[in-house]
Amino acid sequence: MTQQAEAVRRIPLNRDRVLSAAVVLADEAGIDALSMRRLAQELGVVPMALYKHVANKEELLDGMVDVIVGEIDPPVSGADWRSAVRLRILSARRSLLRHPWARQVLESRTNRTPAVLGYMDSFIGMFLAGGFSVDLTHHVMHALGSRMWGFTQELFDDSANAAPAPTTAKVQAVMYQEMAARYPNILAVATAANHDDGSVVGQGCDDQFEFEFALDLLLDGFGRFHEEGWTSNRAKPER
Amino acid sequence: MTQQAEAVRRIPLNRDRVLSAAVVLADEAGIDALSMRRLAQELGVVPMALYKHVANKEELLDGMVDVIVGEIDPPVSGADWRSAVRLRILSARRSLLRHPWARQVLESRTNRTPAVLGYMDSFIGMFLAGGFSVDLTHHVMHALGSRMWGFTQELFDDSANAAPAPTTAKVQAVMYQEMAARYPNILAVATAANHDDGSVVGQGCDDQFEFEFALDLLLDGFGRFHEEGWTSNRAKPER
DNA sequence: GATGTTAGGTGTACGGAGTACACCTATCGG
DNA sequence: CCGATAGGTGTACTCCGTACACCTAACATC
Repeated sequence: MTQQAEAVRRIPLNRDRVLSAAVVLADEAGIDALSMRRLAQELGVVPMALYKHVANKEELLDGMVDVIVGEIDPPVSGADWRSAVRLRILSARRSLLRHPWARQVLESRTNRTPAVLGYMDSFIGMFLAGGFSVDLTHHVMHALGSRMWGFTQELFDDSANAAPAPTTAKVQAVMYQEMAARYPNILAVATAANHDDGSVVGQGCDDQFEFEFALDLLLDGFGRFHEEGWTSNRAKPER
Repeated sequence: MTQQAEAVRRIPLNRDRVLSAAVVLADEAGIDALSMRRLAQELGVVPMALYKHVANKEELLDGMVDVIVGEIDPPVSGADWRSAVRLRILSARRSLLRHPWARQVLESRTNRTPAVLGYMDSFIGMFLAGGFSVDLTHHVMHALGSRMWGFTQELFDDSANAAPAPTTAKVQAVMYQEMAARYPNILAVATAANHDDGSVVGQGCDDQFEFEFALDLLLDGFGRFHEEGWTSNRAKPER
C-alpha cells in the first residue's frame, strides 16, 4: 500500500509536468498565487524539488511562456501574407485569452527562449514570403510589437474589477459629476462606447473589435508601404 | 548639535519627498532595488515611517507614475491634431526614456490615478478638437494603446545586456551557425539592420526611428479614417 | 502657561517569498 | 553486488511588505 502510493507519485515529475502544473495553477489561482512553494504543494512535493527541473523562477516563467507559444496554431500555408499574418495573430490572441496571466508574463520576459525566437522567425518568414523587403519587414515587425502576440495594453481597466463596489445611486451620481468636471473627454467617449445603457463606465468596449481595428489599420499600412516599394533611408549607406 | 542634526532631518518627509526619492532610487539602482526598506534607508528613516505617507507599495508606484506624467509637456496649442498628438507622444517618450523603469511600472499599473486620467483626457481632447468623432476617437485611442506613453514593447532585447559575455570569435561563429540554421529569418533582418558591422545581433536598431515609423503609420491611418468620415458599425444601434 | 490632541517617526514581529546547501534514497549499468 | 547518479527532502538564510503598539514633539484651546 505504501508501495502503491509511492508508485502513484512515482510519475516522476519531469520538466513538462512542472510547467503544465504551473500553467494550470496560474490559470486557476492567478499569477500572483504562483509561488514555488505553492506549486510544489500542488504537485505533492517539497519546494526544492522543483529546482531539479527548472533553474529558478525566471526559468519557470520562461517555460510557461513556451507552453503558450506551443498552443498557437502554425501558420496557414498557401495564403497571402495578409491573411497569414492576420490569422496567426488572432490565433495567438485566442491562446493568450485562455490564460489571463499570459499578457503580464510575456511583457515581463526579457529572455528570448527558443520557442519565442521560433515564433518570431516564422512570423518574419510570412512577410518575406509575401515579398516584403528585409528592410521593410524589420520595421514592420517593430511596428507590430507586442501585437504580434495578440494583445494590446488595455487603456481602461476592464478586467479584475467588474463590480467596483456596491455603491448607491446617489454616490454614483456624485462620481459622475466629478468625472464630468474633471475628465469631460474621457466621459464623452466612455458614455458613447456603451451607447444606450446609462452606466458611468460600463464594459462597453468590445476588445476584440478594438484589437482587430488596430491590427487591420497596421496591416493596411504595411500593405501600402509594400506596394509603394517603400524603403527607409537607413537601408542605404548614407545618413 | 543634536538639536541641529535633528533640525536638518526635520525637513519632515512629506509625500512628495518620498516619491522623489523613490524615483531617484529607481533611476540609479534600478526598479528591482526599490524596496520600502531600501527607500527608507535612503531617506534616513525607519521603513514603517513611509507608511505614514503612502498607503503601501502599490500606491508608491502609482505616485511614481504620477511624477513621470507630470514631466510630460502640456499639449501645444494652435497646432493641428496630428502635430499636437505627435509632439505630445514624443514628449512622453522623452520622459519615459529618462526613467528606465517607467515602462515596466506603467505596464504593471492597473489603477488609474488622477494624473493618468488627466493625461488621457487631454489626449482624447486633442482628437476631438481636431474634429474627430467621438466614435472614431474611441477606437483610435485603443489603437494607440500604450504607444500613447511613448513606448513600445521591444521585440529584440537591447537594453540590460549590451555585452552578453566576453566570448571568443570561435564561439561566436558557432552561435552564428546555429542561428542561421534555426532562425534564418531573424538572422536576415538582424544582419540587415546593423548593415555593415559584422556582429551577430548588434545594437543596429534605431529605436527612435522604429517608434516614429510605427507612430506615423498609425497617425496616417487615423487621418485617413477621419477624412473618410469613417464610422464603426457599433456607433449605430443596429448590429 | 498647562493640557490634550494628533501628525509623524520608531521598534518589534510575523508570514511569505526565493533559493543555497547538505543530505538521503531508489534505480540501474557494469 | 556495487558504486554512481538522478531526483526528492529538510533545514536554514536573507529579504520582502506591512500590522500593531508605542513614543514624542508640535500646536490649538482654555
